[in-house]
Amino acid sequence: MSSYHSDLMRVLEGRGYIHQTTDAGALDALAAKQVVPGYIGFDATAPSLHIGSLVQIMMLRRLQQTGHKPIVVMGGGTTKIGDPSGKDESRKMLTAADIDANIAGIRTVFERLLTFGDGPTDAVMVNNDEWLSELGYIKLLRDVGPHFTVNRMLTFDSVKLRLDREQPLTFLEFNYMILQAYDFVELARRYDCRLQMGGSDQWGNIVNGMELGRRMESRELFGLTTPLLTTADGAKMGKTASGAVWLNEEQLPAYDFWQYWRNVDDRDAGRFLRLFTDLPLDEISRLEALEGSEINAAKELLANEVTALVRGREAAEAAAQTAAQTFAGGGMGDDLPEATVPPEGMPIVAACTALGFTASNGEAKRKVAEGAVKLDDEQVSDPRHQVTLGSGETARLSLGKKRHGILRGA
RNA sequence: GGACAGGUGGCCGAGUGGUUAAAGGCAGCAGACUGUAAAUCUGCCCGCGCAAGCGUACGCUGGUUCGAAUCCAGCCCUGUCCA
Repeated sequence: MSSYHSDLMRVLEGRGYIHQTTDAGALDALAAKQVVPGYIGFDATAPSLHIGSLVQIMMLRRLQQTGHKPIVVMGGGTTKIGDPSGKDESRKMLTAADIDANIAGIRTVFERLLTFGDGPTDAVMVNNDEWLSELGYIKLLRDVGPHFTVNRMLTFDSVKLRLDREQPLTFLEFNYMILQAYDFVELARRYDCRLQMGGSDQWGNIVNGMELGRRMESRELFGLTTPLLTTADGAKMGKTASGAVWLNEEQLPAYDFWQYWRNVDDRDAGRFLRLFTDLPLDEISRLEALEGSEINAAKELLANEVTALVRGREAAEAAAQTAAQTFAGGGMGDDLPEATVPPEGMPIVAACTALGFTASNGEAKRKVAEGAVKLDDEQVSDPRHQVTLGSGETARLSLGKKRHGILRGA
């Protein structure tokens, strides 16, 4: 297991990041003797990444922690064409301005987790639009085209899956792997980048990039993928009722972010601690060995540490404190969502909706009927109940056991 | 360009003139049990309304009909095969 010599490979292996590597031995040797620039590509379709990308981000962090150079590649070029992989909704085209704004939003997270600069192991962020939009079609065909056979392209899982299921696969999508492969070559030229990492679904693309690099540049490149992260009950990670678990504060308040980690399945605690926190491995082993309700201590630490990394220590502490007050004390923390009650009062159902607990008044009404709504810990049974608060007065509105918010009189 | 098969609620998938706001499953939410966990059982799951009810909804646009997701026409999109 620990046959690796480089810090990089030891850390990646020890913390559970490795699913497949192209030539682990050679990569290990390289990482032991020089700085290895490595990259991961990210989409620019939204103004924030969500925790589905967090493993990749953390992997770049590990790369830097072990003395190498992380390169964050934003898929501005590919996003420009519109990602066709979704069914129809994601087919909407983004304008260049949208994409730039998205990249700016996404960058804030990386700035927390990586150190950017001009030094040899400082992180850099590049946009593949820089080179992709310059490509001439004929030139690309001549330079890159001969190195791919359609026969082989058809054998890739991403393609095969679609064909087998008789689902559409556009020419555009079919070309994605070529553009992505080309990214790797371009990065090798520009930054002497030797390693591409990504989720296990990127394996085919990564291998393509490597091979293209060998053929066009005669360089040995490496690929490494992470396991597909699912929660213990098999679901893809990072989805909740209210949508994705976003990394940026604007998309998801720190309190909710913290809560996500606090509520992970017991069985996931150890794995997530290794992947998403900087805590030492022996401490993690101790934490994950906790049994029964004691494992909650591990999950609290997980929530604190991940929130601190992604949102800052202050935000993490505020969220933790709010949680402690709200759940243990029956009080209210500052970090809870808030809604304002006008002087004339407002119906309880509207208050639920205003706090974002329910999507509509009708849903709120049903929740009242189910006995799920509490005002200052008193169950509300009348859906027509009016909430009235004097100016500055507050009340605690709860839906179920987990969702709490503050109502404040105007 | 032609033939055939399709396009249904977040997803999958029934439904071929009224009893269909649309079976069933998944996902989700809530209640009970717990530890802010899992599993299990129960309820809910388009919007507005206290309610009767109203409004939207089955690719798009028209049409037939007292009445259409269901029939007709045109269009758009997808797949399979053919050219």
